[in-house]
Amino acid sequence: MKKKVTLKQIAKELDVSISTVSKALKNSIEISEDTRQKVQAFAKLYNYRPNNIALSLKNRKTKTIGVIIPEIVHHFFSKVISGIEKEALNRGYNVIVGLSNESFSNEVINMEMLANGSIDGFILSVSKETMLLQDYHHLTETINQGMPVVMFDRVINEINCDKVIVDDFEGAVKATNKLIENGCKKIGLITTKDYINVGKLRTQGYLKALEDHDIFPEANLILKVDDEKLSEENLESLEKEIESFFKANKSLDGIIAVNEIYAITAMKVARKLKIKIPESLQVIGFTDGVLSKHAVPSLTTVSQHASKMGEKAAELLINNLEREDEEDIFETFTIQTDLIERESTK
Amino acid sequence: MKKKVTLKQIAKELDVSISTVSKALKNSIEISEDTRQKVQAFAKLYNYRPNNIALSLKNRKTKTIGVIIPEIVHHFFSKVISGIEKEALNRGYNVIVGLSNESFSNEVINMEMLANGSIDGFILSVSKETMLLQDYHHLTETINQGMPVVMFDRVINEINCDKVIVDDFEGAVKATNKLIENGCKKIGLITTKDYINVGKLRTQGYLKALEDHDIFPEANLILKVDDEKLSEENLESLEKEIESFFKANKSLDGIIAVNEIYAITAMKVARKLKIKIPESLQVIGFTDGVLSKHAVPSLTTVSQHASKMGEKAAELLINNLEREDEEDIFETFTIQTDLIERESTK
DNA sequence: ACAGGTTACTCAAACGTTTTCGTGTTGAAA
DNA sequence: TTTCAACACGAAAACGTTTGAGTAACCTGT
Repeated sequence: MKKKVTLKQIAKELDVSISTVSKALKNSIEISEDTRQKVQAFAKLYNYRPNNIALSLKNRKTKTIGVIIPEIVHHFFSKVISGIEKEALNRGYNVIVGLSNESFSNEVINMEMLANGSIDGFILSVSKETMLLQDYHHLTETINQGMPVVMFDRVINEINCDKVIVDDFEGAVKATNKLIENGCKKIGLITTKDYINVGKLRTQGYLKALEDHDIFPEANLILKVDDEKLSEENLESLEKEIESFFKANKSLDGIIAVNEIYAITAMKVARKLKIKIPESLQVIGFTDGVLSKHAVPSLTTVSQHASKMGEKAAELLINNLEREDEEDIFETFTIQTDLIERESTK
Repeated sequence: MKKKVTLKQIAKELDVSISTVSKALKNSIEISEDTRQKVQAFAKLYNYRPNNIALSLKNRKTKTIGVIIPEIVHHFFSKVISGIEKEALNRGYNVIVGLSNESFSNEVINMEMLANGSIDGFILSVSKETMLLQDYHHLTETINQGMPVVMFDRVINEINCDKVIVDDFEGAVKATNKLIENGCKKIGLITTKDYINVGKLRTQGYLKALEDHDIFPEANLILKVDDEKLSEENLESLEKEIESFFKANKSLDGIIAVNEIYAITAMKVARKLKIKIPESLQVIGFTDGVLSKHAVPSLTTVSQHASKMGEKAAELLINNLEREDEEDIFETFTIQTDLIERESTK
């Protein structure tokens, strides 16, 4: 077992100073051809690699970015991470991941663990609990300490930083328009409670599209599901809720669901109630994940280009980190959505 | 914007030495009550936190573990990561993630980026390309340098390190037994090409179960699909392949599929061919992901407890890191599978 | 009054780098 | 022979922390 070799060891071995070794390895002209070759040969032989930690300490930068997300077992977030990773790798950065599990305190702990030198900047999407509590001290403090932060998807307007968001509003407009064009008269919306702003935006988009087509929105066509129903355990109660929603609104001929699970579940309930998709009910979901692709019928969905979001977020962060001038001009980048048409619409 | 404060700054401000500040903060008895309070108050006021990088350099440990996986947009792997994260957080470690995207060179690059001091140890699942090339120099070198490595799922027997594997063989046996018990006479297997050892093991388990029940295995009941067919683009050709497989074997009444996608696709094809599930065809998949849960009918599946795998891998690694004696006694931990029965079997 | 013991500090080294500044040795020009 | 640049290298500081060793100042007992 040969341990990592350091400059000091090389220096000792070759009977020169540490500085000479360092310079020789960097091909400095200060060092004679002879010595340079000797050092480089030795370094190669012993597979010398500079110690990242020492470099980080010296340069006061770690070339590492911290990513805090609510959950990783989730198509959208894992896709975002893969986008971040891609851009990071390209630009020589590492990615360190923290999971909040939708918990405020976990988010704070994770940020504190990383904020003390381990990383150069954050990319994050806040937890639901944070949005509920509206306690953003960990964010403002981090930013105040001069650490760049990029928020994505679940962003907080009051916080002054770069942001990457999905055009949820426009996505919902597109989806709703599509259903209207396809002849739907009674379009239902299955959404979450209002405190999640993506849900809110999608609801607004839905309403806007209806309005544009002079369709009067009906409150009972909007089903607001507690988003705990997203979890696996509550699948049945979600089904029940959607089932009674369908039964209460027999004339429904279109459904916009703000996420994949709601959409898939709606289709499942429809099948149970012998409602034909897309003939008598057309369904559009959000988040183009595996479920949408493999469902039967496959689900028409609003794609959020999660990977691109990640790339963009990383790009913004790294640009910020490598910018010479310290001007803080924050940018909010909006990722456009695409409607991916599949079998659940005509 | 108040920058991070250091010991040096506190020392200067309070006109004491750096060591005094350091000791005062650690409640050393060497420091008088007075000074201690003064320092602690000041530190609290300025929200002093020791710099992790400096600590890492000093202690020669980073309290960070590196995880290299082939892909993150994948239920199994993201679940493993969440398990790793959980255990890591518990024990005060951070997790840094590298993606190989199934590419050998990416795997090597990622490992080299991290192996130079950034992390204390690796948890990894090798890429398909690495398995094909059988080039493990990056692994042996890392291990030889004294960096602990834990492999999971896609492990390499020749490499001497801790391992966490799924009992794929037994899982396949269980699944096949289940189908046999349920009355299936002609059980087909949809698997990958042999070089992926998990696929191989599952195939062996399938064969073993048949043998145990004196059922003669038929080569034409085993469909070996190129695993490129797993990707989204090749979904159609996967469907075609399975369709002709079904047509060629009309008497099939049970299917074991080595992953979710194959299983779901098989069900889709069956539906198309008007084969009733589970009445005339029973299907069991592997990997208990979202698709299995939300499919219609929902899929009976062999759960691999990915999260537990991650936890165990992290546990092994951290135990190894924190072990005093340097004895290398490597352990291979096998995670038992569970058959989760849903609607696709009787 | 003084050795010996506390007490409350400070110093300095160490972790592994990079980089600025200094310096001794050449060789050549004056 | 003196002077001075060019060359090749070394010393030291710095990044932020911890910690063992060193040291003043004071106190206590005889």
